This record gives sequence, C-alpha cells and structure tokens, in this order.
Amino acid sequence: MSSAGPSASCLGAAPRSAAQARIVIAALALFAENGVGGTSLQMIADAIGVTKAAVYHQFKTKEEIVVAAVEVELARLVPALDAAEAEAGPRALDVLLTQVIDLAVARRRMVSTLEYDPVVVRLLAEHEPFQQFMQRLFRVLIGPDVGAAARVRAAMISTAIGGAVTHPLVADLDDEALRSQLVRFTRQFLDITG
Amino acid sequence: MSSAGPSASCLGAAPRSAAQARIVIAALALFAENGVGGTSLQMIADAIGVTKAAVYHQFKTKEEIVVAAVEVELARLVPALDAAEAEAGPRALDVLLTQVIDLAVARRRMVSTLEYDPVVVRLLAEHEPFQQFMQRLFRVLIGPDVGAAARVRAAMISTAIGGAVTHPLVADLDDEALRSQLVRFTRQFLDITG
DNA sequence: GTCTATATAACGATAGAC
DNA sequence: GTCTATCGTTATATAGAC
Repeated sequence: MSSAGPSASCLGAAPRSAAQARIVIAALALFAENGVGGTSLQMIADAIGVTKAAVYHQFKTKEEIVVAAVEVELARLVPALDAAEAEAGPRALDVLLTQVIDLAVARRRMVSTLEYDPVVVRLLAEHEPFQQFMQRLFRVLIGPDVGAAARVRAAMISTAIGGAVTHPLVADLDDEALRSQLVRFTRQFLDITG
Repeated sequence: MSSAGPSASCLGAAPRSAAQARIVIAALALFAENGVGGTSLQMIADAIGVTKAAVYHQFKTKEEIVVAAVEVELARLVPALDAAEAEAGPRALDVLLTQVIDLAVARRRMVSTLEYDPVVVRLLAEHEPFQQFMQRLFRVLIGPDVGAAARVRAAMISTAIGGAVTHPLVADLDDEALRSQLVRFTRQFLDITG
C-alpha cells in the first residue's frame, strides 16, 4: 500500500540527528566555497566548533558526508517533481521549471557544487538512487523524445538555470529579480506560453 | 605603435618552454577529472613521468600552474573575440558565439574546470588580467545594456553553452552533432536569424 | 632539466577515555 | 556525543647533487 508514500522519491533523505544535520549544513557551505576536494574534515569540524573525531562519530568517511549533503539538497526537488508528474501534458514542464528556478535561486550558493563539482558529478553517476532520481527529472524535462535535439535542449536549459544563479554577472540581483528574469527567459527558450 | 599588436588581448599567454607546456597540458586534464582542489602536484608529476621536484623547478607554486592553465585555455578565445570586435553591429554576437561554441565543443572536458571550479572562479575574480578579459567578452555578449534582463540572459547563455558540452545527457554525441544543435538553440534563444 | 632526499604540515581515519 | 592522542599517508615546498 503506502510503503513508499505517494512520491516514490528514490531518495532516502531520512531525517537525521541534530549532530548530523549540523555537519551536513556546514559541509555544504564549505563545498560551495572550496569545492569538495578542497574541503577537509578539519575545516568542517572547525566550522561547527568540534573536533574531527566528533565528525567521524557521525559519518564513517568523508564520502558519506558528501552523499548525505547531496541527498539533502536533491530532496528539496522532490515536491516539485511530484507536482510536475501529477500534472500531465505540457503544463507539467512549466510546473517543474518554475519550482526548480525558485529553489535554484534560493539555494544559489549550493547549486554549482551539486551540478558541476567533479566529485559530486562522479557520485551522481555511480550512486544508483541518484541516477534514478535524475532520470525521473529528465523524463519530465525531455518527455518521450530521446533525440539529439531534445537532449541538447534539456542539457542547455538545466545548466543555464544552474549556472545563471551562480554567475558573477547577476550576483548583485536580489532573489525576486533574478527569479522573474529566469522564468521569463526559460519560458521563451522552451516556447512555453505560460 | 604596435607594442600590443592588433588584439590587445589582456592575456599574457606567453609561449612557454616545452617542459612548462607539458605540465600545463597534464594539469588541465587532471583538473577536469578531479577538480583543482583534488589534484596534487604528485599526480601531475606522475602523469608526465617526472618527480615533483622537476615540476617545482618550472612553477614555484601550485597556484602558478593553475594560472598558467587558465591563461592557456582562455587565450584560445582571443581570436574569436578579436573577430567579433572587428565586426560591429548585430553580426558581432553571432561571430563570437559560433566560434565560442566551436571551442567549447572541441575542449569540452576542460570547460567545466574553467567555468565552475571554485578555485578557478576565485582566480578569475581576483586576477586583474582575467577580469579585463572577461569584461571584454561580456561587452560583446551583452552590448551597451547593463540592465538586469541583459545580464541574466548573458549569464544563461554563457553557462548553457559551457554546461551543455559537459552534460552526461549529451556525452554520446559527436562534436559535429553537438555543435550544430548548440548553434541552433543559441541563435533561437538570442533571436539571431543567422 | 631532472633527480634523491628531506622538512614541515595537513590529510583521512581510528582507539580509547569521559 | 565529544574529547585527546595518535597512526599511516599524503600534501606543498625546498636543498643540493648530477
């Protein structure tokens, strides 16, 4: 029956202990600034005011922290994806994109880590649950079409959103200004009349 | 008179010794795979079959290698930028974009390092010559407009190109297929009739 | 231009006390 | 859940011979 709930989100995103949550939050901020490879466990421990050993008590390895951090951020997309899949037809894409843009703008500093960091990219490609989640995402984005044009278009729009929110050119824009422009240009690019 | 030549490229891009060139080439490939923070001098030395000390003889610090690598890759854009600046009016943008796309496709594995690696991003923001070069680039891309819309659009199109060429969705496409789709969607997005 | 050898520091990770 | 202390490894960087 409701063993997986209505979303079947593919992501664990289990509610974690307070200590684990603090580590993940601190790690994400440091990953965004220094990259995953440039962030040490010492830096994470210092950021939350504990020792390395305390961090290792919560996560056995550094990779586990990276996985947890990516899970937490990707889980934010689950409601948007659920809503889009509930909405069949051309409206589904518009529902997904406006919510994805909202999230990307609100979390702009974390986006580049999730989308472009080589360590995370490798993780997304190797970790089964992440793969399935990304497939769900791109199925809504591309639709049934699997041609070169549809895939290039999907790659462009997903990286355009992710890249634009972190771009120095728009660093001074407030969230609402950035959001409205992104929605407008994204709809134009995808020929969505709204 | 011609002290800077016709391009005034802002970039040194000085022809380097063969030993330095080999280091930079190996470093770029490793940066693309592991990120700058995840690449050690030992890895670079191993890749070209010498010891760390030999690498340090060519570059005093790791940062110097990163600067040289970024310089070499950005210098590839100089001819395209020169050509675009020579071509006034709306044709300038089309000239720049088609050449930038050619380069991005040909160098796809290096693009994410240059555009998204946090170490490189910081370098681009702090290093004066890089700043000036990027300003030149975005002047052609944006034009005289400095409004929010123009800047969001420029950020989207530059990251859409850079992100699309490295995206897993299009990893199986050959250079020519990827190139032609990118040119088509980019023109459509920018309302260039060609 | 490359090597061996080394200094010094930081890395990921673990053991055991509290 | 956090600590001190430590292991083994790797990091950046240097000195000096060839």
